[in-house]
Amino acid sequence: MPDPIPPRPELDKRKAFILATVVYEYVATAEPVGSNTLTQKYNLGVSSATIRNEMAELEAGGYLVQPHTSAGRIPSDAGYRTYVDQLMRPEPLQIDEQRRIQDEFREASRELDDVIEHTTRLLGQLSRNVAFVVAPARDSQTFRHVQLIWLSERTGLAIVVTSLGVVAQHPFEHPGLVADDLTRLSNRLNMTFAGRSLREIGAHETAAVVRDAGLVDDLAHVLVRAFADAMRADVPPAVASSGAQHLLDQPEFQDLRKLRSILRIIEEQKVLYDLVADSMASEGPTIKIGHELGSDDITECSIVTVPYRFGDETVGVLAILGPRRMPYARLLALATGTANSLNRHLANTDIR
Amino acid sequence: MPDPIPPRPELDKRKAFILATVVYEYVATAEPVGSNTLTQKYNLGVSSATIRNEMAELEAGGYLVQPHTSAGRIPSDAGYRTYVDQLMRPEPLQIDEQRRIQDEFREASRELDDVIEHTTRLLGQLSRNVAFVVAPARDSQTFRHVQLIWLSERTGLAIVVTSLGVVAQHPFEHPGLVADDLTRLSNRLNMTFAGRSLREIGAHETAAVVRDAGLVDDLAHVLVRAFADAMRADVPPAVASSGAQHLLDQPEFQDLRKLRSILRIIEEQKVLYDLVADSMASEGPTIKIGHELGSDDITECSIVTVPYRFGDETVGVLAILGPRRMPYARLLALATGTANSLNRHLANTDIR
DNA sequence: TGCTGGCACTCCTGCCTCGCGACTGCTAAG
DNA sequence: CTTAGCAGTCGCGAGGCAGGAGTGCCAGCA
Repeated sequence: MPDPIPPRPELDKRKAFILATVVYEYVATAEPVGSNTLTQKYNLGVSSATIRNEMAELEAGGYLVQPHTSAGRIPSDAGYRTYVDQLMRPEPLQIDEQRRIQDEFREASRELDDVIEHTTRLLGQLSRNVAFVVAPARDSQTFRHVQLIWLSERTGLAIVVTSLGVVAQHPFEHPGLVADDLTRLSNRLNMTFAGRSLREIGAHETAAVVRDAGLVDDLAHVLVRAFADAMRADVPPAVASSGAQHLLDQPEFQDLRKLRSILRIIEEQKVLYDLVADSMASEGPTIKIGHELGSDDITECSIVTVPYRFGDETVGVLAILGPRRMPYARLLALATGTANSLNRHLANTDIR
Repeated sequence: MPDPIPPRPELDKRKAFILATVVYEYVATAEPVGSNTLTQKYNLGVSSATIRNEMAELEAGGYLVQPHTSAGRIPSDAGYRTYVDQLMRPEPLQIDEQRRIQDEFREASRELDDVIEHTTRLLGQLSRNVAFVVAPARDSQTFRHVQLIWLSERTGLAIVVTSLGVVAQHPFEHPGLVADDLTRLSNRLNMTFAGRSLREIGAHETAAVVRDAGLVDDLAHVLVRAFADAMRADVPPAVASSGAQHLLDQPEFQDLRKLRSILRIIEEQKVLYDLVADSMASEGPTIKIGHELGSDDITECSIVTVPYRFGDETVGVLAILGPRRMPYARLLALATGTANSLNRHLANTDIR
């Protein structure tokens, strides 16, 4: 079922091969690719003049661009896009990378923060690019347990445990706290909310439970707040990142201005999150190339994202950020492999 | 009481002034300072030839160095050291910086991680350098509360609350967990250990308490472990950092190799920690200059550290890392001011 | 019609040279 | 002890030049 108005004409086989080869060669060398390089390094069966004609047409079609007249050509965003969508062949993970990932998760901690942190480092090291991981949003987790802890007559601590074993805490103050009251209320809250999604537990219902426990009004109020605050679902998920130093190895970032704007982005969790927030919705991997990222500051970059799951739900994403000239197939395999291991690990961690 | 063998002769007044001025000028301009610049910009009352003679002597004394014959002079490590120890005059915090710090802490969260994170960002922004903060080590905190939480018949969670309101957690598994047992044991542990330093609570004593609670042996074993693991004091403290992008503004880091080695260091919490670990022992601020940092990779840098306190004890440090050519007095004021606010904030957070 | 060799043309790149400017150290005189 | 003057050193940037890579076009050939 062909598109009624295909935005770009289908590439014939030779053009496709040339485009793929240009991408491959440019990714490897970071140098614009000329017709001679192609004929010499790859067996194309035709002369460089023919390649020149083909490349001129690919340029006219918007797949390639020329940095300047007397240089070879490099892929455009559209060129990379076509490569990624149609030409790229999946690349299996290296054995040693595979092993490295398995080892990492075998000895991984059971604390979510640690796991996220380690996963990020792992991905940064293996990809030799900037890796970042969006931690599970609160609201994708389910309620497991709450404990209102009596610390002193004046102070207490609300602790909420979620399905991912995450602990959220919130201190509260009220004169004349009684340990038994807190225990009793904890039990009631647990019975009512066990297994429910944090998202759907509202202050309203909480208030009802607390009221039923027969506490004095202002204490009830304090406790409802503490519980609600500990469970706040609207905090933006944390984003861990690693491997910024790899950017320096890339020739495209020798220019310090570009480097700076990217470093700034990497230090802002919010911005990183926005870059990949929409890929949480998708089932599988997403690749965004250059301008597709929607930010003028990183048109030189691409991002590979792979969502990871807990239970039946996507809870976060792994992402690799690098120059557009990145080995897409390899990084995709890497991110996917890591996501799979992470999925398994999280499933095993589940506290039931 | 003069040193019997002074390592360097005391500087006379004029030399001291010249050295201080060279540091000042070089910090401001990043250009080697020549005798003409000094006579023109600063009122020295003598000619440039005299300054030349003085500068030659300062160079012979090891305070100044010349990048190359036909250039001006820049301070050596020893020159900066003398400046910092003897010549620098304290610089008060700018009003707006002061206000900025106060605002930041006024609306700061009560969760320690958040506070550390925000403090780091604040310091990075205000200093326009790399800031990092060593979070309180576990073993500098005191035990406040433990709660062994029953999650299911097979799984539980040990949660330890410390004086800083920090929560450490450790999951455990054992068939046939009974909620009452856990509660009872929690109470015993709390009574025994309340207010004691984490450092001094050993597995031995814990085992005794657990045994007294009359639990079956292997369950007791599991619980002792969970408790001990949640309290492990030997985990290295976390280090948060911020502001790496400011390095790019410094002319000394236009060289990508230098930049890379520093970025690598910044990404390694362990290395950052080692750089400032010894300044935790000192009461006041510490300044380390160039080679004094003890690492070949960052001889171009200096670090200003200021410890912060909780109760009577130093628990961590704030640090600013930048080029040796940094405005020491300003950064010192900044770090000290921030540390003071942090101290106050932590004291207020104390859960009693 | 499609492919190819040849050729003129463009433009980047690295290299070299050279002159300018900044700064020093020295010397001799005040 | 200070200073003016001066010769000497060296880095740095501008300018020019040669080399090389790559292109587009054209004419001839299968």
